[in-house]
Amino acid sequence: MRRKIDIALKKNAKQQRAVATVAAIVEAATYILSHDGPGGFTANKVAEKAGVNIASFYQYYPNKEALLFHIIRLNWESQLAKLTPILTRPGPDHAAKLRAFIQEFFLIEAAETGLRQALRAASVELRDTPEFQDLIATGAELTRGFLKSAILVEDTDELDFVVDFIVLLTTSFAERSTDAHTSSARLIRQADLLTDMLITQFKIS
Amino acid sequence: MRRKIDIALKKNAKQQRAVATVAAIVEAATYILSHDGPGGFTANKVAEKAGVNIASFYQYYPNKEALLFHIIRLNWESQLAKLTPILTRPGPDHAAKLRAFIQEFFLIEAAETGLRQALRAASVELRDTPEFQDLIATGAELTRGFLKSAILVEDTDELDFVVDFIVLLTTSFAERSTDAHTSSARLIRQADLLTDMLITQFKIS
Amino acid sequence: MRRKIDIALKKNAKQQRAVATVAAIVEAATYILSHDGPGGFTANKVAEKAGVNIASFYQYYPNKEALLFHIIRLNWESQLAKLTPILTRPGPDHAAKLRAFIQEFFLIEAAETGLRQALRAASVELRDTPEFQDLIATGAELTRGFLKSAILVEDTDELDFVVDFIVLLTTSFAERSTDAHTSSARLIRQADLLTDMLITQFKIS
Amino acid sequence: MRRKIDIALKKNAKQQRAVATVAAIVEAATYILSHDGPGGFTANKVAEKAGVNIASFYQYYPNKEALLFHIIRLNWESQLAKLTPILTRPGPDHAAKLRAFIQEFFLIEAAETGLRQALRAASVELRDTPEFQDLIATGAELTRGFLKSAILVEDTDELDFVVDFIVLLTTSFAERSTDAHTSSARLIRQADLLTDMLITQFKIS
DNA sequence: CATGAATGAGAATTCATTCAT
DNA sequence: CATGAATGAATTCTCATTCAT
Repeated sequence: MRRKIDIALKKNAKQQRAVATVAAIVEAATYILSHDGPGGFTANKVAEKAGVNIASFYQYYPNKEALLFHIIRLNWESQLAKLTPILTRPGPDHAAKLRAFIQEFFLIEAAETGLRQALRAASVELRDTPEFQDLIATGAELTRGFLKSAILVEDTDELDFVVDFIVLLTTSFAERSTDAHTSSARLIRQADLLTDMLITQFKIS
Repeated sequence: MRRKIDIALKKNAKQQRAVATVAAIVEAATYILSHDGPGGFTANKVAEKAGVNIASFYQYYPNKEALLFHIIRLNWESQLAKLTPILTRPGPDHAAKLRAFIQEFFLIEAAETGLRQALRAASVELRDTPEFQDLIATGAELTRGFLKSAILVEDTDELDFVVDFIVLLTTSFAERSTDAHTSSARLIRQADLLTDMLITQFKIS
Repeated sequence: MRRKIDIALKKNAKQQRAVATVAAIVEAATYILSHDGPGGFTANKVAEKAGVNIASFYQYYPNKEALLFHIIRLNWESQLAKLTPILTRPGPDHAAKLRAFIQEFFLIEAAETGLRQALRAASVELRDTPEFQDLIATGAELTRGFLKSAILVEDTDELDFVVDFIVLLTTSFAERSTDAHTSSARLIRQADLLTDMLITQFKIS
Repeated sequence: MRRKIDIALKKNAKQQRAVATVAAIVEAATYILSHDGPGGFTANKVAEKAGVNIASFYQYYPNKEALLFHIIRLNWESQLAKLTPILTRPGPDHAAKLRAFIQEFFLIEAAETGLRQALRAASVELRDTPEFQDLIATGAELTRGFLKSAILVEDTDELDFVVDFIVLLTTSFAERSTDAHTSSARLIRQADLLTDMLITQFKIS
């Protein structure tokens, strides 16, 4: 039985020193996840690498899952910050936006391969927490909204299905980029091909 | 630094008793992976659940990663056994084969969600071993071969790229099915839509 | 080896703010002892529950044992405040006084079961400190004095022994009330029976 | 909130070596409880003193409470083994049996003061477990049975009350002997006095 | 003085793995 | 070869206490 995990942060650093401590922890954790994989991600190692006492670690995070989630959220937010402008910029050219979006998405995912791979593997245990679900939902909403306005399908159910399908297809493929060691050029080529298919199939213009 | 892991089986369990022991271990491990996730997958627990002494465990597997890999291989092989006939059956209708293939693939992946999810998470650390790479390559070859004959593209490079693209797209989407709790009907609908897109785009017939 | 503990208070909290702080600490500690038992009694938890900074805690108490002892003393004093009037009220009816005393004693001990139980368990480590011994001695003196005047025994040694015996018997039984969940009615009945026995045996009138 | 504790033993040693290990653990724990009090009773210290690896400790006890309970049970049983013969020996002289019983009881409790004191304090957290309740009930039954046959009271309720009263009085007083450092002679004198009171009050003969 | 921050030391528990019989 | 037993090394997390501002 997988136990329930309390993922929320304990207290948020107010003083300078504390902010630095938390930053060091996050950085160390990121490094470890990237280089040693999920197996190396232990509270002690993180604290040691961060140069902070393990007890300090637990002043800010109730458990290591909370740190993991923190990092996931930071990544997610940074990703969103890069992708949002693309879809929300004014103008009617849906196809162009979609193309830019998918390209950027692929490139982002392909960067920091190790980290992302580790994050995904490590987050298996978090998948079921409401916090995690919320996070993902928030992000996905952006894309769904865009797609809904870009695709011409009368039937609501059909529209939902198609939007869902595209989101799944795009994100799953993007995630895959993390695994394979693909060159940027090839990534862009893949992105373009996928875009072409979507544009054709769903008559996006 | 991720350490090198010796993944190979120790001996091939020829005597009856031994075969039974290994079977029990595999079954127990499968159960634990499905129900407790990668976190619960420990050598001792597996041995206990299997009703096998932990020392016996190490008679057959040099370490727990070897067991993990064993299970992954068994799964892979069983999957291949189901998919191969579809692609290799005689007849010229590539489109129909592809459709059947993708459908079956999606359904297979969607079954035993827990196990597959756990396997994927747990296998992150194995990704880099040659054995693992070999395993995947072997399986992928089947699909690649089929696709190469089904797609009409003159340029060899282009063909390779397209085949690779389709394999990635299909497998990554299929993997995703494992996470979402999607109904069979919806899965089939998704599979069909994907097939349609591929057929159109790559003029498969 | 049990280490020596410095149990004395640090300063006497004269300023208003300080008094309030100490009061908050005591209240929080009492609550925690009652509800979480000795295991939950930690300096940090007490400070947090009291809404006091942990560093402030250590401004008033040199260590958590000092707080524990403080609470024990407060309890002891409150108990004494209730019992003293009974034994010291004017009048010759020793038997009646003893009866009232034992009853009240039983009832007091039976109240706040959780707290008293926790205090007793937690105080094991303090038992040997002179401060603790003093505290108990002071309290016991009252009862001893009363009993000495109530019992008619010529021999001094014999008298001492008997007085000691009665004190032990009464207090140990009273302490026991804390553990068992006994109704008030039953408690009074027990107190009366014990009183009867003592009156008979030692010809108290 | 006090958590539920699993108190049951994990596996009972079969081979010689294992028996020795468990014995060493029990002995070490007893020693530590006696000398360092409940505060010093930690799994690690016990294991170290016993000269066994901490992991071995956890092969036999699921947690340190289980060890504590084990020791409590052993003590209880040894105590019972000494007291049972006294009450169950043939013959009609209830008074004599009671006298011998109380004396022996006092002396037993007075021996190994430190251990008993520590056990009592440490067992606060176990009080509520069914295993603990059972243990105590079993032991108490012996005394209750004897008393019921020794006391002449018509009314059943009254009899129950009186028996309960005597058990409480005797055991609480005996427990107290653990705290005070009383000489054997004095202990016996106290036991005799208590016996006298009971015999008189309840017309035991 | 009060507060935010920090920490050395240790406690409970687990795990992968080996060894002797 | 199987089994009971053992263990070094981690891992998670807590606690009492101190320090700098």
